[in-house]
Order: sequence, then structure tokens, then C-alpha cells
Amino acid sequence: MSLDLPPPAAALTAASPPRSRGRPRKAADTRDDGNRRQDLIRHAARLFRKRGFDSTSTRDIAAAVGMQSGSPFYHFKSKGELLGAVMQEGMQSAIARQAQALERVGAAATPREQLRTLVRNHFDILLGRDSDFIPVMLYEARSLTAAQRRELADLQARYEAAWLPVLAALHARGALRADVKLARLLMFGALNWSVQWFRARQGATLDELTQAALDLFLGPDNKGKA
Amino acid sequence: MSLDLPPPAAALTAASPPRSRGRPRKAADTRDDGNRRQDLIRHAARLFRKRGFDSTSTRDIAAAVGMQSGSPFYHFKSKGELLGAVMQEGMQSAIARQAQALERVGAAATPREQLRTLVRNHFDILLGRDSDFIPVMLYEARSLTAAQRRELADLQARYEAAWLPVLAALHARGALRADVKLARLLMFGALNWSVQWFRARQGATLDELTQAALDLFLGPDNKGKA
DNA sequence: CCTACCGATCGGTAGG
DNA sequence: CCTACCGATCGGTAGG
Repeated sequence: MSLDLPPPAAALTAASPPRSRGRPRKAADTRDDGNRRQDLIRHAARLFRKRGFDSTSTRDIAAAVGMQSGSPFYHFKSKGELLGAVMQEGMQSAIARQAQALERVGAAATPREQLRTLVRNHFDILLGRDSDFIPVMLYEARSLTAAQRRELADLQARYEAAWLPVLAALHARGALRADVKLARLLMFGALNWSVQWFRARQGATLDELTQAALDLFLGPDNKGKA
Repeated sequence: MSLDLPPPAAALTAASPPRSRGRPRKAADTRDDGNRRQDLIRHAARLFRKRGFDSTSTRDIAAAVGMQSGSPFYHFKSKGELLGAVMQEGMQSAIARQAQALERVGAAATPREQLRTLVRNHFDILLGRDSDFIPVMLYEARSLTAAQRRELADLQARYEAAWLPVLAALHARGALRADVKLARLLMFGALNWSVQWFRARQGATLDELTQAALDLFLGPDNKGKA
């Protein structure tokens, strides 16, 4: 599948440093194998989000990481595989962060607090630091092949799985009135659409957003403070 | 701005009918001026929705209406203007349909019934018959120029204006707990995202969707039937 | 609205 | 990972 050649140590910036002469150093334990690949994924995510998959050329991406136009294809078989890598990495990170957030709040928390945790974490993934991967996944899915979509489906199902028991518990105690399945779809829409209008450093904070979403989705909290 | 030549009467289909010979009939009062232009807008909307703006070529659109590759540019100065026309037409139609729906339900209706009308109409515009225009506007806005965006902003503001007093009334009587401004953004997201997952002829109907949305957004209806 | 075309861009590749 | 390139596609235009 992938090429066998290890990537040569590359240090190419605006003012290129003097080329090392003589015999290249032997393959050390710390070869920067994945660094360039990661650079490509990260910059591709940023450009795909900003301009869309179709409007971003592989040349744009190469230039962003300081490569020549053909070089991304040393790391990825095609532009589409680079898109798939962005989404895969985004979902894996999202799942990990979601698990950590739930662990932090604890299993003894009320369903309401668990939902707050999920919503707050979701906003962070969509709008916080390094938040290009999931928006790309949400808004550029059309450019995936059927096979790529299948590969992602499993990760997405894992991410969504954490929501259903929380919503079911809220439904059982009357805090969530709508059908659980439709409620999840509508709620995800409310959150995911924030990518279109939220601007950091202007308007609401992520905490305020989270509060507004909970206020909208759940009736008043009739067991505790006002 | 636009060319002065009236478009010749064109009747080109798969099996082209015999060409009319002799002198073309004189310019009648009913010249099919706008028909071809409308055809282009309608088919462009369908293709833009299905494949996206960037992945749809002007050749695709021309072929869909039975034209040659260069002919769309007789009707539109550029591909981007065709996109703008799709969105303009979509918004004008949406505003008209929303006004009719509100008229039908009547000003004496409760805020809850007015919101139901707005939501149901919005779903119809997004997911019902001839529902390509607004999804294109929602999901291809990135391809617009700044000038086009400004032209659309006025229409969008008019469409949104109908929602705010209804939401304010619901907020005033405690049925809507969240901040009105954020609530509108979150609600629009919940509705607009349905474009991504709703499949007609499978799953819920638009009426069921509307009910679920109202259940989610508003507390229980504590003045009337259960 | 068609015919015939241009210039630019793009994804991708061979060969080192 | 770079160099040098290819073939295809695309938006758009002149001229009728």
C-alpha cells in the first residue's frame, strides 16, 4: 500500500539553510517520518475548511507546508486520501476528547450535567482550538468515496453512542419531551450549524452557547437552584 | 448590462423536431424569453445541490437543459451569476411562501401555532417539492462574491424577521427559555441540518419532524390538550 | 444559441 | 522529496 522509502530529513524554509554535504547520517531511531505527513494533514484541514475541498488544490497544500507541487503525492496516493485522513484523525481525536470529558464529570453526574458536558465538548471540537477537522468532516463529506464513508461510519457511531443513554434518561424523567432519535438529530444540527455563524472574540462565549443550548433543549431545571 | 438580442425560439430535445423553415414568426407578445433562463436556473439548482458548485461544470448544466457548452453564457455572464440567481430566486420564493403560510394561520393564532407554521413551512422549503434552491443557498454560500452576499442579506433579513416576534412572545410567556437571539440561531441550525439526513419516503414525515422540533424547543403545552 | 477555440489550472506521475 | 511534465477539464469568448 504505502511506499517503503523513508522520507529524507527535509529542512526547507524560506531561506534554505546550507545543504548538509557528505554522507547522510544513518537512519536514527528518531526519524521524522510522520512529521511531514502530519503537517500535510493539519494544513489540509485548515485549507479544506476555509475554501472547501474542491477549491483547494494540492499545490496550495504543498505550498502551505513548504513542499513542491508533486510532493504531497509521496505521502498520500491522492487528494481524496488526504481528505479521508483529515476526517479520520478528527474523529479519533473527537472520540478521545469526549471520553475524557465524560470521565472528568463522572458517571454519578446527573443526566443534565452529562448532557452539558457533551454539548460543551462538542462546541469545543467545532469552534475551539485546532477545530478544523470536524467541520471539514461535516461539510465536505460529499467528496468522500463510498469506501471512505464506510470507514468513517464506525467512528461516528462510537461518538454518537455516548449521547443516546443520556438523552434517554432525560426523556424518562420528562426533561426532554421530543422523540429521542429525532431529538438527537435536531440537536446535532443546532450545534453543527454554529460553524456557520459563530465568530470567536465576538458575541457569546462557548460557555454561554452551551447554556443557551441546554435552555433550548431542556425544560427548566426543576430540581435545584433557579 | 444584458444583451439586447431576444433569444430565438428554441425547441431542442432528444429527438429534435423538424426545424421550422422560412421566415421566423415576428416577435409576439408571448416570446419565450425567460423560459430558457428559468430552465438553466432550475437545473443548476438541482446540480449544485447534488454535487456542489465547484463540482458542477457549466457543461453539465448546459447538457441538462439541452444546450451546447458555451450557451449558458448567453444567459448569464458567469457561472457565479448563475449561482447568485439560484439563491435570489430561492429566497424570494421562500419569503412569499412564508408570508402565505402566516396569512393562512392568521394573526390571531397563538405564538405556539405561529411557530409551528414557520417551522413546518421551513421544512417544506428545505425538504419538500422543488427544494433545491434554499439548500444551495445554505451550503454553497462560500462561493459567492462579497457583492452577491450583500444582495442576499436583505432578503435573508426579511425572512428571519418573521421569526423574532414569535420567539419573543414565546419567551415572554416562559415557553421558550433560551435567549431569543441565540435560540433563533440554534433552531435554524436544527432545521437546516435536516438537509443532511432527511430522506423522504423513509422515516419521519414533515409533520412528524415539525412536531419533534416543537417538542424539543418548547416546554410542554400547559394550556390545552395533553 | 451553436461552433470552434483559448489559456489556465489541476491531479497525478516518471525518474531521479 | 524535487524536477519536469502530461492529459484532462474547465470557465469563458469571438464570430456568426
